[in-house]
Amino acid sequence: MKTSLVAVDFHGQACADCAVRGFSVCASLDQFEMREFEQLSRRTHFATCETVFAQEDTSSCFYNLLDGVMRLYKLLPDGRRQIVGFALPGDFVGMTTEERHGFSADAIGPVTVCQFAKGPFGRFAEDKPNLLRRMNELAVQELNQARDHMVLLGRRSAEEKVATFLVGWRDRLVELRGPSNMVPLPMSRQDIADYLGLTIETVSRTFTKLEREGIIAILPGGVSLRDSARAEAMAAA
Amino acid sequence: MKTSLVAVDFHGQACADCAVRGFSVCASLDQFEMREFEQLSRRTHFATCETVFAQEDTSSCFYNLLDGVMRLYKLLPDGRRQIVGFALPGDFVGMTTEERHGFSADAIGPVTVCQFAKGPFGRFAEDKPNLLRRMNELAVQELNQARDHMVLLGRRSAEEKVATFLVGWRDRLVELRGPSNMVPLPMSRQDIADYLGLTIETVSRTFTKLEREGIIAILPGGVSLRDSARAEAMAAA
DNA sequence: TGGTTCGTTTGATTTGAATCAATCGGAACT
DNA sequence: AGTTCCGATTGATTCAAATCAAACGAACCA
Repeated sequence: MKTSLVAVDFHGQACADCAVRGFSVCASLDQFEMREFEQLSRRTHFATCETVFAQEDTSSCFYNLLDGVMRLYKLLPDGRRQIVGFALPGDFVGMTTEERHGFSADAIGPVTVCQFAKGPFGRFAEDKPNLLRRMNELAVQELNQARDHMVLLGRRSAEEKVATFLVGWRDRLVELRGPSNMVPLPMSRQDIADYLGLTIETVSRTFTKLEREGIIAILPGGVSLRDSARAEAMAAA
Repeated sequence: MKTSLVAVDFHGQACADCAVRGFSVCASLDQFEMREFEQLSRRTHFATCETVFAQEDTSSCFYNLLDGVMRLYKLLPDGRRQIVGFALPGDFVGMTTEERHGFSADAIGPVTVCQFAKGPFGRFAEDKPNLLRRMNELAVQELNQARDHMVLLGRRSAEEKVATFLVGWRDRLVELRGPSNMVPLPMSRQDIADYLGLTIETVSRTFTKLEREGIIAILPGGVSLRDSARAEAMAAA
């Protein structure tokens, strides 16, 4: 195991058989550009709960998530936390023109990222319309998600929030791993609460309520969507 | 007045002396590109409360706001509304790769926009790294604002929400029109409520409370920030 | 001048979620 | 097996904001 990690950490070994090659930013690159791009990238691993970057860090790198799950969050000075998103493999995280990252990112469980120094990445992307358009597409997608999340935070009840989260999370996993109503939840209840603008107690109560109503079954490490039609109705309504 | 409006509506008349030329998307274009770009644009006016585009409309155009204020919002099927942002002159609205706009936009007061058909705009932008980079920059900026707004919606009290809104709105106006503690509020209390995830009554009460505390003065058509330090402290905390 | 309208403010009451406070239960130690 | 730990659940109570309900006041019009 150790030796294989060392191997993939070496520049220029990774892209050809990268799990994320087909649908991440790099999908927009042809094989020659890819070759050059490889030289800029560096695979890195993070352990459970390790911080990849923090809110006030100088934004020196961008990250392409290859494996694992990350939580992205903002903190208020008094410690209140809002999770602005969970990142899954293929997500391009930390893109900004600002001097500092505006949010923190840390690993939920072990994480592998493909890391790019901001400067070289910028110079590489500068005159590559394909890549720039792809980055635009990703930014706009994220913006749409962000707006959906605003509706959720501002206008939905606790029950709707939880149902929407479960359905949305399942859909993302389905896209990544194929259909299943088993919904693994690697994040803690506190994470879910901070994502939904609720407290941990309310999240827990709402899970229990949804289970009593036969909509989900609570399992170790996740839930199973028993009545996904009803969950989807709650998420839509 | 009528005649001058007709004049600026004509293709190719507008860009050179456009109020927004210096800081909008088009700031990234050189004078030759500008010439071509002009041909794609069309100035349009919207009356108070007119809808520029709606959530489920096919997204056939992008809009560069030249004058006036727009509210951008999403509706839930049952009519609950979340305003995801207010657009001011210079804002580039409706950019998406999706088939449909994910939100609605309408005019708060009379509005002038510079409109681009999606197809021609896309073809024009396709191979213009300068423009693509500028669009990226704007998208990332919006994304940062969106994330800030998530924190506000998910984790802040009514009082903090209102203070944050007033300070943020003032800052945007200052950038546009120069320093002043007079904060015109062209949007209704209902709009503010739907922006902050509150009810109209709570917004009204909170305004009154801030006035009692000497932080603002409520004036017809807006407020005056009497103690902007205190307001800023509430917004930051 | 008086009436209507509509957005806003103010007051009384309710309620959904937060807070405070145990308790539970599995994992990791002795 | 017993102990500690820590995240999750459950219960009791509080509270901030929503809801329900008037009243206000400026603009418009008859």
